[in-house]
Amino acid sequence: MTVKIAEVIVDVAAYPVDRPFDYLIPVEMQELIECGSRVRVPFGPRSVLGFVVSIKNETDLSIAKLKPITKLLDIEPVLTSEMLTLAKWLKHETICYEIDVLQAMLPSALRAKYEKFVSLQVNVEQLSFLLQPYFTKTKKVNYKIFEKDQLLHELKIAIKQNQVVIENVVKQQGNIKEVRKVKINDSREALQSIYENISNRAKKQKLLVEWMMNHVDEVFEPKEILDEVNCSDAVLHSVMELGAAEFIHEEVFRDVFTKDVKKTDFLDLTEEQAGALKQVINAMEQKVPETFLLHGITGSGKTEIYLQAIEHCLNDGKEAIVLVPEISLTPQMTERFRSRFGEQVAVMHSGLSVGEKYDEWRKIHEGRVKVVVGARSAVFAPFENVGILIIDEEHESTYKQEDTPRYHARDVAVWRSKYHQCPVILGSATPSLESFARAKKNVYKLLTLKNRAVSHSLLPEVQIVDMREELKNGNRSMFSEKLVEAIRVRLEKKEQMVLFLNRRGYSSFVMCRDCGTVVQCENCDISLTYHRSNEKLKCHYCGFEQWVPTTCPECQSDHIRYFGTGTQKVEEEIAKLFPEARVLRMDVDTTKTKGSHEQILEMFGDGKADILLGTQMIAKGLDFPNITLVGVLSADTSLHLPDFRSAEKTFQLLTQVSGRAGRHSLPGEVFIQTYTPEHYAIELAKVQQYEPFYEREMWTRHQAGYPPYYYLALIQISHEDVLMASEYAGKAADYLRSNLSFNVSIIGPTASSISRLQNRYRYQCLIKYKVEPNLIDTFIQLIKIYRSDWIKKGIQLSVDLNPSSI
DNA sequence: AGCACGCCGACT
DNA sequence: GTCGGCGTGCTC
Repeated sequence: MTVKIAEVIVDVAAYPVDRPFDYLIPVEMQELIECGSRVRVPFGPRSVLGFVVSIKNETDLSIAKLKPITKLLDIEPVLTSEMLTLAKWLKHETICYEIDVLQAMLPSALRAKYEKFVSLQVNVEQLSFLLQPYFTKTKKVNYKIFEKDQLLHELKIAIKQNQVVIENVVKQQGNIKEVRKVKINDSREALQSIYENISNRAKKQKLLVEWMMNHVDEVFEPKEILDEVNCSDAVLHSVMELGAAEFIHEEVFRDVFTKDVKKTDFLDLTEEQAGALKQVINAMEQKVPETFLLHGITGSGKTEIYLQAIEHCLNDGKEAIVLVPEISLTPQMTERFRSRFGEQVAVMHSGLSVGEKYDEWRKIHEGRVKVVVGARSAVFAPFENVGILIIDEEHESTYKQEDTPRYHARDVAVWRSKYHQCPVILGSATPSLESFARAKKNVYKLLTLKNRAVSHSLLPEVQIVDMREELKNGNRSMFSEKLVEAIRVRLEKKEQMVLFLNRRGYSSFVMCRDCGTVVQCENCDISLTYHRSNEKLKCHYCGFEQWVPTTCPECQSDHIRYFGTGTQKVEEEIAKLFPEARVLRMDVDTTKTKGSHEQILEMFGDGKADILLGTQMIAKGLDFPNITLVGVLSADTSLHLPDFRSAEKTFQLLTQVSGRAGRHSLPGEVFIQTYTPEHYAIELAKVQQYEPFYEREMWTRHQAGYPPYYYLALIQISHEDVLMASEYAGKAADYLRSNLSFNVSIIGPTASSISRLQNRYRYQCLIKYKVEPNLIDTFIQLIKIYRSDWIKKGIQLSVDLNPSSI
């Protein structure tokens, strides 16, 4: 018999081991192990988790050198061969370790958890008396305890004397939720004989077994039986002791859907919608991996097109993947999918617990569902027969992962569409410039929806309010007179409104009124944010917290107070202006707990509040018929960020929020307050015209040499010491300058916009290029230098290809 | 990445 | 003489 050898990628993220290692497959596993299986293997002196990426009969090494696989972790492989191929591509595309990609494809529950245990080898009395108390009850104690109690030295001596050994245990994090059920004996005769042996005095027991005889081999929940037979659990237990039934453990799927939804039917499509849908269906039928850019104004019914395309896909026996930006923010969206496709839908988003995510993943893996609606990582849904991939709000930056593997879900979707020969739909009211430019060049196929789907619903009227004028007239509040008046009218008419405060960075900080000192984070060069709920100052970047100081840390003055306008402050101001208004606030503070999004939105939907006040998170997907006013308190904040996409982001945001108003029969009105009303992003958001904005912004990008005209790569270098950071950032820039061609421009190094983060000084280099075939290879060379030399000096280097922001 | 191995200086 | 510091190199 030939030997079977598995190539395994081990769970160690390091450059020298970022390649497959050969292992012998033990005979008993030969029928079970497949490509994509998770295994445990010995690796050097330890035991680690790994993924089988191929199986072969020979090896370049001597067979004697190979170690056998210790354990097969799953009967069914967790990764499809598609995922293994995709991982190799993504690894190269994003310059990261293969193991990073493989991990990103799976729910975190399937990742390994390594735990060290100290195992006692002798009698407790033989141990040093310091260690004895730990081993009185058990022979295995978690290593961490000794670390915490600072007994490592004692432990070391005990190890030397062979009193204890260290055991490394690879654990699986995923805990499958189980319920205990009662399974009734599968033989009627056995039950009969049990029945006859029960004493006549035990009436309840007799009754119970009698009942069981009518339910041979069936499974019940204990409570069901007790209710049915009307007996106590003591009776059930004694009958089970006699062997009439046994407890079994059954896996359950945690139900992530909070409430039942009514089944809904298709909506009639407008001519525009039908035309767009037809093209998508054509591509599905012809099996063309075409990417469609569905550009439709807010309220034009993009979702209905998705739903009907999916319906077609399911009828064809295929599966569908739908990506939405951070889905927990849009419960209304998931509800629409669930109400149309019911139990065939799995939902994946960051609001779920590790266990819940794992359950949803298993539904996909086991083929129990046909549709997945999820955030970025759902693009890796392990379907094997994908018929369509849909990315809603295609322009959202959340589709790009910020840390390794720095993949873009759009790229992965397009890759998978080629693999499955199926179409992709990118949907947006305000497509990213990259995508729209590709559509113009016919790389993507453009589908346009110009009209709102619900007849009579018109685009809201948008008014720009120049806040400089307000200031001149002595109004120093957050609310312009026009907006105050509009709110008053709505309150009288009992209509609802949404007030939008641009981004959370615009929150309160604490400043000394005497010397102007703003309290900063100890670890980062960033102002601390004031959180009223617990009277603390918090760093949004590293999580650092401190009490609000009573005196200025610089000049000891006690004229120190908080400034700025977080949502909390706006809420107070509303309360002053309109004491009768019922306000719901939605921001990071009020949505910390699970399900609070849904709760707030439900309350608002039920008309329990007049005003919904919030940050980014309310911009998307809200669809309430009674909203007739949208107020943007300050449109400028995102405009002046040091990022080439700031105008694009502002335009997108304003268009999004404006779209919340007047979606149904009532007409909507939008007020945008700004200090720069003449900026094109704001002017064009007012008229809600995407194409003129696109043309104008493309011109700016062309002038400045930014995407889509150029590609970008961002190199970040950090070190605890400023000089080291800047020195090595310079070395990196020099290396790139001498190894890349002349038409690549390398900007920097410059200090990053947050120049110190978690006590590390940060420098960055921006690379702009059009075509540079050896770009990735040059980066890989640079990373090699970094890994072999710089890393020892404490330098950290990262490369982000096509960064979402700079 | 982790971990063992090994070579050198400071101690019971 | 031995303990323990960290530089070096390997992991099928």
